[in-house]
Amino acid sequence: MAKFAPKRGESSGTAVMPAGAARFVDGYLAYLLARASHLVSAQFHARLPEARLSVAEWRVLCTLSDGDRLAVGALARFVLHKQPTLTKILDRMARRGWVKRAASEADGRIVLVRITAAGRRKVAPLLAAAKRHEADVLAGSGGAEAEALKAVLRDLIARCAADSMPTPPALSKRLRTR
Amino acid sequence: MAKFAPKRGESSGTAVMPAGAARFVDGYLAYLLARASHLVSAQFHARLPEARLSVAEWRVLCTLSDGDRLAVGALARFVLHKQPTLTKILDRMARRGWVKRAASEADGRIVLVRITAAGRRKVAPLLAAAKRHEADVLAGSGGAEAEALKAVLRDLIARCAADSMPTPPALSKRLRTR
DNA sequence: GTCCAGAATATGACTTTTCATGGATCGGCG
DNA sequence: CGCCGATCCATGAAAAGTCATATTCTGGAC
Repeated sequence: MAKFAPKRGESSGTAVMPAGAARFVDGYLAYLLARASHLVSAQFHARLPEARLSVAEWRVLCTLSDGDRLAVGALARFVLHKQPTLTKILDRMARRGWVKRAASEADGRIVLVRITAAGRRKVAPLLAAAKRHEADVLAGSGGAEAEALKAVLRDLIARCAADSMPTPPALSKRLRTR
Repeated sequence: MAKFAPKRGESSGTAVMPAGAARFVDGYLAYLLARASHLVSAQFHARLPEARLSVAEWRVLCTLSDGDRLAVGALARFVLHKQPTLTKILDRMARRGWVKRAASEADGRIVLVRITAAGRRKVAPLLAAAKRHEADVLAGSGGAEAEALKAVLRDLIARCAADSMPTPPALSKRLRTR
């Protein structure tokens, strides 16, 4: 079966695509990342509803599953949502007893979020399922190839995250002196 | 500057992360893809509001920019949205004159969508900007490395798309015979 | 000590997306 | 032909996300 065989109707109508000419999106990195991300996750996400979890809730739980506490804003960046969105997600999750909020002792503005024992029980089987699903997706590629892909992605992430960092303290100080 | 330096507050509180132990999410392919996709696109997406475009509208226009017509459902899969969502996006875009709907002559159920001249004018400068942005993101990696990454992503996409394909006609026929 | 700019989170109005469903059409089969 | 399951798109109610803003707190300047 051809790997790029169009889905039903995908090329219907009067599509005129010269053999050699790829679509814009097929060569555009941002789109390939978005589509790969979407498809790779889709199969796993399809199993979340039966666990009564939304995608965002799953991401919160597996991010917190390592045990440390995170500020709301920091957690929001991890789960790829805006802070007000996460606040509302945390409200639901706290009501259900999966996470707990506590004011930071060091800084009164910060609210630290941690996973509860119930949250851990909720997420444990899903973490295992996620690992199995990843293995399935990567089956056929060697382990080295998979690690190489992850390394490239981590590099991309680091590079873009650096760009989107808020102005560093040292510089903002200088800026304030106009 | 350390590439993985935590953002302000990212490690505040009582985080206890042994040096060697990576977070679950740092080793999880689906998360790395989601985060890379999110961050790579973020900088470009930040420039869409000034062009009065939403992310979804941008994706519709650049997908259609190659000139062929697509069915609503097929287009929805391209732009990574559900079909009802796309129908509403297309309503807005058609009102603004960027796309046009037309019934398929071959199949009365299908509505084919194509970009208009106005839509083309709208998206042209953005296509150029997108290419420049991609070049910026990939600056520092060789062209060969970038192509390799894209090839891996296309492979992932092809593999997952095959899995999520609706049951092939031949098989569904067999299934119907219970 | 007081002031003030800036940071972190919460809240409410608003917009966007999704789910469930309905109407229309197609294709195959008796 | 006429039926029947399946496919495709549109619609309306419900859910989720976002923007702008309010509130509380911090840390440094004066």
